[in-house]
Amino acid sequence: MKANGAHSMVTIPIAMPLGQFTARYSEKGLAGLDFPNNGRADLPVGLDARQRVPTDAVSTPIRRWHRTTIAALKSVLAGHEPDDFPPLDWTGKTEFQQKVWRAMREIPVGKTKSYGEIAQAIGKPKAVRAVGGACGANPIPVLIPCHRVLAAHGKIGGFGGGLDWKRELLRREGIRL
DNA sequence: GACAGATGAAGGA
DNA sequence: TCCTTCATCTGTC
Repeated sequence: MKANGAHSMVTIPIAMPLGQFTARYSEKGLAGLDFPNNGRADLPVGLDARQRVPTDAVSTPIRRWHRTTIAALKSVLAGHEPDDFPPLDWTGKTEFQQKVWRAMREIPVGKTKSYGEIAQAIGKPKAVRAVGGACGANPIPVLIPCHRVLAAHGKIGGFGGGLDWKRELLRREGIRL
């Protein structure tokens, strides 16, 4: 029953102690993850223990992926490696970006790499700035650990979701700058 | 085609 | 140590 359009996207909130994340799913898998916008206090933070998943409106695989996503998110925020990942939908992304993101996913919890090291890992040691661009285009922060990518010499670099998030995520993984 | 960018290295103050 | 300049590559307009 794909009532609406060819690529209907399902958006489901995830209530965490840090705030409400938002997951987006396509028919192929997890397509996006948003940080809580804690700049605005008008959004009620869902601190109910239960996650509100509209089970009647979401297909079975998406419900399963969502469970996996929540578990993975909790793991990373607790500072350890997730047991499992949902399938990720990178439709519409370039080959280069997917290479960069795959390389980032191989950084273990608690370790960091520099933009230059990612560039080397994908065989393009000089494409360091392009790697930065791909990081910024990362639709699934936290699960694709762009926060573990620092500039050279341990400098913090940048972060799309705000540098505070980057520092917080690194702190939770036991990384000190 | 031109330009900007979540870089990196080098050189000068 | 900090700032500026420059090399280099990809994405976007």
